Amino acid sequence: MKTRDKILLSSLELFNERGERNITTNHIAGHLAISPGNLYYHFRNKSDIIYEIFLEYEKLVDFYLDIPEDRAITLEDLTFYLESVFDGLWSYRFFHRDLEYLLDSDRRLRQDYREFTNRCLAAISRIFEKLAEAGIIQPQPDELRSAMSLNVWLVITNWMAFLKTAHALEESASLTLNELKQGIYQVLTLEIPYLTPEYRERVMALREKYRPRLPEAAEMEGEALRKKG
Amino acid sequence: MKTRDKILLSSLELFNERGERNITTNHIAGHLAISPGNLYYHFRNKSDIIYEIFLEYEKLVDFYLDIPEDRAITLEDLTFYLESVFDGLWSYRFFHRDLEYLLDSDRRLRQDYREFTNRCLAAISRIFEKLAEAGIIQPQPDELRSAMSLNVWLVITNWMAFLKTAHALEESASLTLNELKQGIYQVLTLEIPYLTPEYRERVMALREKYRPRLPEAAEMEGEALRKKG
DNA sequence: CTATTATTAGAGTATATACTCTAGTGAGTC
DNA sequence: GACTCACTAGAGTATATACTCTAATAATAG
Repeated sequence: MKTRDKILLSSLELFNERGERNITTNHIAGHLAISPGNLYYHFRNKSDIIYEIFLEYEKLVDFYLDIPEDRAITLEDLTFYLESVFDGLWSYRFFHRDLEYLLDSDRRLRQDYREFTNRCLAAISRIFEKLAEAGIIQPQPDELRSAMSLNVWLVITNWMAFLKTAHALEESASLTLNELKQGIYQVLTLEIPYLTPEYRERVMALREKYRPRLPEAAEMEGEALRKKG
Repeated sequence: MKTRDKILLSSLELFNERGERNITTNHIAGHLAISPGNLYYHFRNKSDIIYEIFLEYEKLVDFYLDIPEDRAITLEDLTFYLESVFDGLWSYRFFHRDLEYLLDSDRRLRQDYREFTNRCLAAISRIFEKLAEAGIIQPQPDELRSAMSLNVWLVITNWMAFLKTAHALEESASLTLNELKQGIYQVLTLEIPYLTPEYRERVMALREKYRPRLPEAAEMEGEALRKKG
């Protein structure tokens, strides 16, 4: 693998683990056992590394949020969108943590991120529209649909911060992808009142799959597993 | 005013304006025209300053989110809660910006913040309960009420970040309290499907008051004002 | 007035951070 | 074998940052 790509990969990994603020260019170089000079041969500065990582993130999400125009949407599609978005959020989880600072330090990033958000909001809104067309949710007036899409976005982008700051995460226990995906439960909560009777059961069952387990329950389950094994 | 209090006040002001990450203890001392030594006489370190500011924030929100047990809740109460929460968010707006880093750097703060969040969630849930008792919204099963309260919290705490990162804020234009309070529109959006017919109109009217204005519209209004003046 | 305590100034320090500069190396080309 | 050129090492630098230390001054108590 090329040094340039290794830098991007290591940076992402370190940023995700310890936060962009806590990782310096020297850390990255050290982690790869290359010299700072080498790193700066490939990237003008730290911002450039972050910007390229963002471009990957953007590409990923844009790819997954490509809503088909030619066919109706299914519940499986919805699951796929939700899973994909949270997967993306997970893979680039450092990004939202220091978002404001990052955007303040890089104008390109600010501009691109703004457009990215708008595309995401449009995609969410489009999904709502198609869910209504498919008879999964009731149709909504434009204004309500926009506001709801925005709420979905707010819940999605803030769910991880909530887990990391407010949840019963003890010192050692770090966040897992599974916990993150409990955000899907929260998102589906938003849609409950709009579900059509025909689909209500099925969506509620889907939601149930992402219900957060109480830490004690999870522990007991682990206990049971250990006893079994 | 005591030097100690001046330090807290200036820190809050500078943090809010430029972000905690961008403000050093030397900046704070410089801004007050006191020496770093003086600042460190009053506070052991930067974390301590932040912690004390958090305690103020906590006290403020706890005070406003004290839900009366002895009487029914009104729509005016709801408005008051929402306004107060966003006022608090505004006054201590630096806090949520760098939340994760701050909690990582200070165990006390992490612990206290966790409890704080839980109190807030409980208060929101309690408000929903009393809104149902008052016949403003339909009663909900416990599980749904919890999930909805959490969504309200996620929307509230992430609204500012959304405005700062994704909204059409141009370079110079900085966030205003009024824009922030458009978050109330988003929160009330969550409640729409649960409103009782008796209160529906009134809540929708309340919500309308916080509807975001398009930048052009706001500008035109400003234009009109300038022409008048 | 004296002794003590609270407060302050200001120079100073250890470390970190982002980044630069110079001197290469090694693989391929003519 | 000379040359190019992408790539790399590693020492070095300017600045920032959080924080310390000493000495001095104001405030207060006995």
